[in-house]
Amino acid sequence: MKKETKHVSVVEKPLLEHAESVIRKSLLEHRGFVVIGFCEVDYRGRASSKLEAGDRIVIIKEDGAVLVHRPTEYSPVNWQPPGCLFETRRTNEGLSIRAVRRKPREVLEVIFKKIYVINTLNLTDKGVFYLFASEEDMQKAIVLNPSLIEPGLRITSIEKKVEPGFVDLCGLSKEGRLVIIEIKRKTAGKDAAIQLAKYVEAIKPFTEREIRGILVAPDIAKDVQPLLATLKLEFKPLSPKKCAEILNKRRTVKILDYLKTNMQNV
Amino acid sequence: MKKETKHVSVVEKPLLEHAESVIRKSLLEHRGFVVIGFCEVDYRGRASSKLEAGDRIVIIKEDGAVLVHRPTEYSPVNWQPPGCLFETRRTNEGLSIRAVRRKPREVLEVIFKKIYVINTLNLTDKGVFYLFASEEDMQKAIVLNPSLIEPGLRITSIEKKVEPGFVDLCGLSKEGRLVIIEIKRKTAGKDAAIQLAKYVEAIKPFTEREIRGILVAPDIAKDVQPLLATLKLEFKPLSPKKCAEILNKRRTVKILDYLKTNMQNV
DNA sequence: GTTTCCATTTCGTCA
DNA sequence: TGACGAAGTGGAAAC
Repeated sequence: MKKETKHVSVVEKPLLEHAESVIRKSLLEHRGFVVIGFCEVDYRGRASSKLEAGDRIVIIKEDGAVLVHRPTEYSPVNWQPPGCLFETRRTNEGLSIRAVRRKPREVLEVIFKKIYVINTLNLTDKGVFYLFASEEDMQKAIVLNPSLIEPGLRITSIEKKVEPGFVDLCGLSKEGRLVIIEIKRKTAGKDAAIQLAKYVEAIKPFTEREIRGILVAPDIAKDVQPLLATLKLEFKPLSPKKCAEILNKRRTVKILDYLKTNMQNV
Repeated sequence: MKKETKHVSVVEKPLLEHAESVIRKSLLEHRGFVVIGFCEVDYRGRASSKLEAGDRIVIIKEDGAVLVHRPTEYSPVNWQPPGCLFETRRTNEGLSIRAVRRKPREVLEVIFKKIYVINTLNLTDKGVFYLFASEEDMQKAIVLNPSLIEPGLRITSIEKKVEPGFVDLCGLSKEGRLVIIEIKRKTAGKDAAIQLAKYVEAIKPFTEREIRGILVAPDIAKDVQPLLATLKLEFKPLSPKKCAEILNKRRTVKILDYLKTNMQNV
């Protein structure tokens, strides 16, 4: 493997002068790199922040995104989204890397006092990412299999506009009652029940049929139960996991998109 | 510097067997590490996902957090929050690292086919992180300096409970009218105006005084202007940046916390 | 471009 | 521990 096609080049414990030239070269060639070192971080933009010196992992990606990670925690302590412009310079403080974003104007500055290692990257990632069982996927699973909600249910419209917003699903029960479905992919709170009730009220003037509001969610918060009774709504438990399984069996997304487009005006 | 106190140990292009032992050791010693390599990723939990093979940066932190980053984009394509348990094993597929989270039960599996480099970490980060100009800072700035809103205004309560939720600030204007303040740190939309109107309505039954609702934000969305007129609300422009400047002058956070605690029941 | 809403949101606080 | 709201939220779709 030739040096130019190496996936990762490592420089350990470089002097800051050396580090500067390695980083400048990477930035110039639009290559990503990972720097692990002792640094301070300043941020000015929508808000302002100051991070005192410590050991961090700094990732600068080829698209101009920046992530500053502490040794613990999920989220970066500071960051910059893709599309940044960079400046590096030596100061008596150390080695500074500034990432500038326009619109909104935001500046992130990382000042390295010591660098333990630089990983220069030359990565290729063509892999497709598939995500299943978002709220939308739950909706699709119900359209594919309305009996998930109740036997004999027929879905008649998807994302129907009903002034306060959009009703997730509408349908007809086997007794011919209008069914309004609100989907939540996690434990439904009061807000979901209230929202559904508003939809039901908003639709009443437009139909002679009796209306049932059904809240579909894996669970409801315990204080929602009495509210459902008050508002005369029903609750049907349905987990995103079960929806994912159904979608895994029937990967007919194109048909679904067709339905979604054409059932709007039902 | 002794080997044991090295901040970062690098292993380049290890065989998967060697990589496995390095990673096992890191996990056992609760050390974080960064692996750059060619891998597939599977996730099962609140949702499900599959990521086809490609080059990625995988960070496993000492607190059991996992981040899988592609060569571009701000956010990790897959992740796991702190507190995971790990299993590693060799398969004919490659080297698998499973990160398991309980509650909710979620499993993230990274299967490496090739590893370009492993950075084993031994980092120390005691630096304090300061963030200015959050919404809470705006609130504090107004309490410290109510004339930011209008001369003669006196703040009487903070985060007062008012059934739909909590009113950011309440006060009395110099003409003796009750002032209800809703703060947004960015451009306020319809929702903010509606929320404020609800608070005003909710408070009316409890006072003889005339009530003014003031929306405080750097700006308002253009369709909110007529809504404000309809709802008889006022708008006072105020930027988080200006608030940050005021707080920088008066770093009396403790006094503020005291106020916040004791004005609840006004 | 702006607005709105979802997210494997995450992250805090508070009851 | 659950519930609720803010975030330098980010991101996508709709208008």
